[in-house]
Amino acid sequence: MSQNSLTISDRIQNHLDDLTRAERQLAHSILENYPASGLGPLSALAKDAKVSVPTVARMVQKLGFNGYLDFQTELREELKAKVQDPIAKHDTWAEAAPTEHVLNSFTDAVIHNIRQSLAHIDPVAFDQACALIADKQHSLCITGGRLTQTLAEYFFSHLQVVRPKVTHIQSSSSAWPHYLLDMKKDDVLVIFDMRRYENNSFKLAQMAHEKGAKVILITDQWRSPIHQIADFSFSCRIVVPSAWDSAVTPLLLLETMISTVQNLTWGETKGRIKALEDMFDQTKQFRKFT
Amino acid sequence: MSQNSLTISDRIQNHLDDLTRAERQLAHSILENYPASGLGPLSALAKDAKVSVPTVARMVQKLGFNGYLDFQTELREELKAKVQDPIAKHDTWAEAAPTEHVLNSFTDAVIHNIRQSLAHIDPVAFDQACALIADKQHSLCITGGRLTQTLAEYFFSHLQVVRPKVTHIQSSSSAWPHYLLDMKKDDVLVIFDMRRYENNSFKLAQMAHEKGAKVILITDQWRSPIHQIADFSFSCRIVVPSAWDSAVTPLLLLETMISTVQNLTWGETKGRIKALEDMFDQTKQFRKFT
DNA sequence: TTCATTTTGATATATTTTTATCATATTTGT
DNA sequence: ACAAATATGATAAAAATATATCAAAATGAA
Repeated sequence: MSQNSLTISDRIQNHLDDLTRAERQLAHSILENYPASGLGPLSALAKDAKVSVPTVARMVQKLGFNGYLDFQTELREELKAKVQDPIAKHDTWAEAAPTEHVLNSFTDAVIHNIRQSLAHIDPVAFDQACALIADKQHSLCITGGRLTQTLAEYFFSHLQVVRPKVTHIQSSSSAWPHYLLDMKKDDVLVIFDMRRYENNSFKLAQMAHEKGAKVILITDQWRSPIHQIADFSFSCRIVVPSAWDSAVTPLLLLETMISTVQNLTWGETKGRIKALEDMFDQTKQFRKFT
Repeated sequence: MSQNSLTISDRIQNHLDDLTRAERQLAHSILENYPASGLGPLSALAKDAKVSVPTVARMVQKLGFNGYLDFQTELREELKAKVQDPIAKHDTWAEAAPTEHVLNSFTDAVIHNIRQSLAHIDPVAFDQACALIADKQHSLCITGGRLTQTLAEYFFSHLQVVRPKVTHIQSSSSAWPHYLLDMKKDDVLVIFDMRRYENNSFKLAQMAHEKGAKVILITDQWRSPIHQIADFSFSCRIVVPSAWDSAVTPLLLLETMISTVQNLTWGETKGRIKALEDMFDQTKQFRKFT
C-alpha cells in the first residue's frame, strides 16, 4: 500500500459520486473482479466494462493517478503488500473491521447456516415443489405466523406477479377458515412455521391436508410439527449470535424458488411483468434507473 | 484456472529442475512476490531478478506458455478465481445437485453479493448508525418503497420490541406528510431505496433532512440519489441470476444491525422481551419450543 | 423545443513493452 | 586445456498498449 493507507478500492468508492455514468459503470466493473481486472491491459478492461478506451484513461486520471500505468503499478504494490501481510489473510468479511466485530461474526454464522441448509436440501424435491407452485391450474395459498409473516409476504408479493390465483393469509387471522372453505383438492398451501411453532398454523395445515391440498412447509432445523403431514418440507438453519433467529437462509431459499418458478412460467410471466412495469411507469411515481 | 488444476506457482516449482541458473534465479524471484511481480512488465521482472530480458521470455516459453502475455493472462485468471471463492473452493452448496442447478448458481451469486457488500462497509459508520438507531431519546422512523417495504417491515417489527418510539410508514402512502410533521431535529429516518428509485422516497428523505433529522439509507450497489443527503448510507449488492433483485444482503445487514442495537440497549430490552413473551404465552396461541 | 455544455467513443499518434536476432560468455565433456 | 554445446544479454525489430485529438452523441438548462 502506498503512503496513504487508502486502498485503491476505497479510492474508487470515494470518487464514485464524481464519476460520470460510463465511468461509474467502469468503476463497478473494476471492483467486480478486484484487483485482477485492473492488472490487465487497459483495452481489455474497457471491453469488459463495455466502455471506450479513453474513458478508462480519463477515469484513472480523475482518481488521481498519473495515467493507467501508474494506476497499475499502485495496484500491484497493494497486492504485494496484502499478500505479504499475514494478518490481512482474507478471513474476515468486513475487511476494515476486526474479526470479532459483529459484522464478521454474524456473517460467519449466516454463511454457516447457508452451507448447512443447502447441503441437506434434496434438489429433486425442490424442483417438484417449484413445479407445484408454478402450476396455474390450481390456486396457491401462502401463510405465515407471527415471526414468519414477513417472509410469507415477500414470497406472496413476488409470486403475485408471476402467476394468478395466489392469496396470502395470516394464520393468526380469524379469516382463515373462509379461505380454507374454497380450497380444493391439489390446491397448494405454502406454509412458514419456525420456532416457536404456532398452533393455529398446525391446525390450518392439517385442515388443508384433509381437504386434499398439497402442503409445502418452510421450517427451521428442528422442524415444525407440520412436517409430519407436509408433502414437501424444507428446513433452514436460522441460528445466529443474536437474541433473534435469522431469516436469511429461508429468504435465500424463497428467492431461489421464485426464480425457478419464474423460469417455468416465463412465457406468460413476461407479459405480466411488462404490463405491471408499464403501469408503474405511467404513474410516474418511479424514476427509470439510469 | 485453466484446464489443469495446477496453479502457475506449482508449474514453476515442477519445472525448477529443467531450468538454467539464470532462469532459476528468475523463478525464485517470481515466487518471492507471487503473484504480484509476474503481473508487471517483463522488463521490470528481469531487472528485479537481475537477469536479462530474453531470459524471462525464454523461461515462460519453457513453462509451456505462449509468450509472456499469455503467462500474465493466466496469472490474472488464477488471481481472479482465488479472490472469488476463498470459501466455496471446490464443493457445491446443494451437494446432491449438479453445479449448474439453480440452487447452486443462485447461492453462488448471493454469497458473492455478501462478500462484495461486506468488504465495502465501513465498520465505524456502521457502529455510529447503530448507535443512532438505539438512541431512545429521539424517535425513529422507518420507510421503504414498493420493492423494499418488506425489508422495512421486518426491520420495524424487530426494532419495535427493542425500543419505543418507532414508526413505519410507506413512502407511497399519502399519510407520510403527517408523520413528517412530528419529526424533530436529530430524530432518525431509516430509509430503503433500491432500483428503481422512487421519487416519493427522495422527497421524503429530503424533507426529513431539512427538518434536521438524521438520514440512514440502505440502498443497492448503484446508490439511490438519496445518498447525497444521507448521513449514513450502506450499499448492498443485489444482483442474482433472476428477473428480480435479491434482498438477502440487505437482510443480512439489517439483522446485524438489529443484533447490535439490541446489545446496546440490552438492559432495558430484556424486560420488554420478557413481557412480550409472557403475553404471547398467556394467549396460549403459541406453543413453547421444546 | 433549442442551444450550450458535458460526456463519450473513434481514430491517429506516441509510448511502452515484447519478441527475435546474433554476438559473447559460460559451462561441460574429453 | 580445448572444443563443442549451451546459456546469456545487448540491441534491433515487431507488436502491443496507452495517450491525445477531435467529432459525435447525450444531457441539461433556458
